[in-house]
Amino acid sequence: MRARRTVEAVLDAVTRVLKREGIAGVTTNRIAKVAGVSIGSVYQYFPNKQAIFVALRERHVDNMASLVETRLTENATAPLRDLIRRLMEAMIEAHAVDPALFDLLLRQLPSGPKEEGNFDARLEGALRLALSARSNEFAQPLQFDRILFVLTQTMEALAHGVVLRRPLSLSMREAQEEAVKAVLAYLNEHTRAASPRRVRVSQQRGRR
Amino acid sequence: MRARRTVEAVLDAVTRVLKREGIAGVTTNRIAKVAGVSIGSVYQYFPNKQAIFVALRERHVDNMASLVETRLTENATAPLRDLIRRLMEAMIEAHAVDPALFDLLLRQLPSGPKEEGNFDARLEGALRLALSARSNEFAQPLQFDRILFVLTQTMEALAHGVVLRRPLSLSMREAQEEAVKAVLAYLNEHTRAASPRRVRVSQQRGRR
Amino acid sequence: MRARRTVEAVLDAVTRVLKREGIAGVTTNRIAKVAGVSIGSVYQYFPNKQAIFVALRERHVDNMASLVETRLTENATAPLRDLIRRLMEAMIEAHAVDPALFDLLLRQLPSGPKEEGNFDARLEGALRLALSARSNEFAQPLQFDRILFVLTQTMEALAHGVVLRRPLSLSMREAQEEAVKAVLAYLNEHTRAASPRRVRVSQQRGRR
Amino acid sequence: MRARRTVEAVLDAVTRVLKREGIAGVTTNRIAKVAGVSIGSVYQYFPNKQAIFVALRERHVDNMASLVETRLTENATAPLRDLIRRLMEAMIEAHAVDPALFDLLLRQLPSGPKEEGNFDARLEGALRLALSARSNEFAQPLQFDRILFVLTQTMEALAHGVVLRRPLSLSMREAQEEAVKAVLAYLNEHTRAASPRRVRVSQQRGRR
DNA sequence: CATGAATGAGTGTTCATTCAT
DNA sequence: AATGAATGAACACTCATTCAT
Repeated sequence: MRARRTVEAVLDAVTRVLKREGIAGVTTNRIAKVAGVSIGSVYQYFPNKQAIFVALRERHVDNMASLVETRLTENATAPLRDLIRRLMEAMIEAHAVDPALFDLLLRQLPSGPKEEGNFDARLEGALRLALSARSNEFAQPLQFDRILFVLTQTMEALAHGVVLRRPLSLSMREAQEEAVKAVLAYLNEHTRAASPRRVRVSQQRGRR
Repeated sequence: MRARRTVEAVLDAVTRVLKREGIAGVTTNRIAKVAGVSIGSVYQYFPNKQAIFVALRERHVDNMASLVETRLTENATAPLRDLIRRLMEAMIEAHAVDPALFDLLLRQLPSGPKEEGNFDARLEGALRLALSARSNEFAQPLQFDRILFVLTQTMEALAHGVVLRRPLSLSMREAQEEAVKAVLAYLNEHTRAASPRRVRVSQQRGRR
Repeated sequence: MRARRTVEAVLDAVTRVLKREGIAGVTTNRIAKVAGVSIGSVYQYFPNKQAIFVALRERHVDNMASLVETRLTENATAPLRDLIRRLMEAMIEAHAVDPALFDLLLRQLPSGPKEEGNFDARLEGALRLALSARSNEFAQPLQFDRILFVLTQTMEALAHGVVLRRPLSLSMREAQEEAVKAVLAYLNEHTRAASPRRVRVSQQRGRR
Repeated sequence: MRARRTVEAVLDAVTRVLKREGIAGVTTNRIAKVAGVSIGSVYQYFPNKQAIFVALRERHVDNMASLVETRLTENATAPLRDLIRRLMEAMIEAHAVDPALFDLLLRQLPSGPKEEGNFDARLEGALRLALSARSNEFAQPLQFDRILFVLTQTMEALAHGVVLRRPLSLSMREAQEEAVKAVLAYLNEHTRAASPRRVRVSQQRGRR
């Protein structure tokens, strides 16, 4: 199918231009030229420029989310902590594929807040699945909304941070290790045995 | 001083337009009109459009950072955990002042990565101060870079998340409470007594 | 013959689009889609877009002219005044078939001045025939050119006016009646007995 | 005032391009170039291309209507028939100023039917005035709507025809003379003395 | 013959920036 | 200093037309 090839060529071209010249350099005519198609063909498949960005983000988010979801499946029977560690690693991997592009895509592209290409939503879905299957490990009552909210925000931010914002003094390995530690520490707060103690501790620091 | 007044008028105008019509509605001529000055005057004080955005972000980041730094000073002698809780609350407050604007400013405005208006840097500085003064509470050797890195990313993401991304089912109060819990849980990992145990736990899940 | 059918389909499609969306909505691709043929097929039968319009006008003018000419034949032996009245009525009918389309076609379509689809010419031909056969009723010398010129312009304008421009206060019936009266009044100027008197009157307006 | 000069330059430029290359040659950039201003200045005074056309038509119609209205005033006390003759002449003059432009403007420019630049309306207004002041010359009851309708359509069409559509065999002088004759003949139908007779005649052709 | 994807010159319009007043 | 009319490069997008299949 010729159509599919053109669409891919366009999205690849945008990616290329985006990375080479930043968002300001992305013009529809430039996209067409870099994609090796005519501007008319671009508009055969995308109603307007914005749609190209949306499609690109969708593709990218999908790729990344797939990576995370695959890892989830692969660790379906793994213990909770191992799974979370693997997911965290997967997210860092996903971000590392093309960190600059990712940043551009998620932060700079004009978009509505709850729009399509929503990586947060996909991640939350994956985590929901993971936690549901292990609800017996959690302290009751299970505060799903709170956990998912914090987990999503934190994992997302840390993955991004590890790849793009860690200080020079930290290797990726080290940064990742620390990120995992943070996530597990939080998770521990809601885990059966740990929860009661943790809460108290965090409330009045230094028991005994 | 007329100069200062014009600059402020321009920055206020950008803010207003930004919130009313989104970034696409922000044109230099529009800014001038809303600010009640001529376009020529705008260019008297700013070399180009980008500079206006930079100044606006600088102002906003400064306002927010000041809020956090003030809170830090106010709690100079408070115990670590209390201080962190207060800082987290301050950050949420700071974000809540004008969440949409903040989002626009930090995410949508064209900018270089390590550019000026860097809230992360200010926050990291504040945290560095806070932790330094309490280094005796931490396990040795004190891994400053790791802690600051994770703390900055996490607090920043959670503050933003609490205000702008929490699920409908969570009140701001609840979301904030949960965010604090997460940060303290992580902090505990590096605290004198807790550290050894915690690390082991997160390494091999469920001891005994 | 497939060819003929395609041509008709295309012309019908243009008509439809023209009426539905105005001349701005008429694009060759749209025509093809509405006609249910491929754009390639359209260009099989028309060398370019302009040719489609020309053909459409030709068809429409032909339809209308036929109507008038038929009426002429039917009244071959009728007295001059009756014939003219019938022709006037026929023209109004012709315009009433699809007044908006007619307007679009004759006024808005890009065209050269003396181009093909010339309704005026057909009408003039018909009138020439009608008057020739009754030359004995006219005052001598018979000023054919003048009469035909005025008759054509007037009848055409009045037919159009009756259908498309009459005031709301006038029924079609009344407007038509008045149009006929005007044409007959003019004709009377050139008719044997009437002419001398009329001319004088209109020349120096009621003396004494 | 610089503004007024630019607006005029633009309208003149459109006229020039329109006459030189037809409506298809009129592009906004071309207008700007011919007008000797930048495209930006064009858009300072006209919100879009259509508005330029509307303004041009308005100006032209206004010029022409003024001519007619002036003539009306000049002949305020003239007898009806003389006045009508003068108006007819004025209209022909008006059309003769720039017949091709007039045709382009009134027929080819995209427009709504009852839109602004409506010459018909202005003409009808003038005629209404003229007839009102002489209502005593008309047969009772005075059928204003009918008379104005036919007069407007006929005079307009004949003026246009005399200038742009008369056969080669007719001089402008002759064509004009004939047009006046037609209008006066119609008018006579509604004039006090003439009316009864005329109507009968046109109803049953050939008395005696 | 028919198809419809592809073409690309050309269009209307915007907006950051300049500079004469 | 302040003004705001003027500038014009640049952009998103359209659509008549071609031609490989």
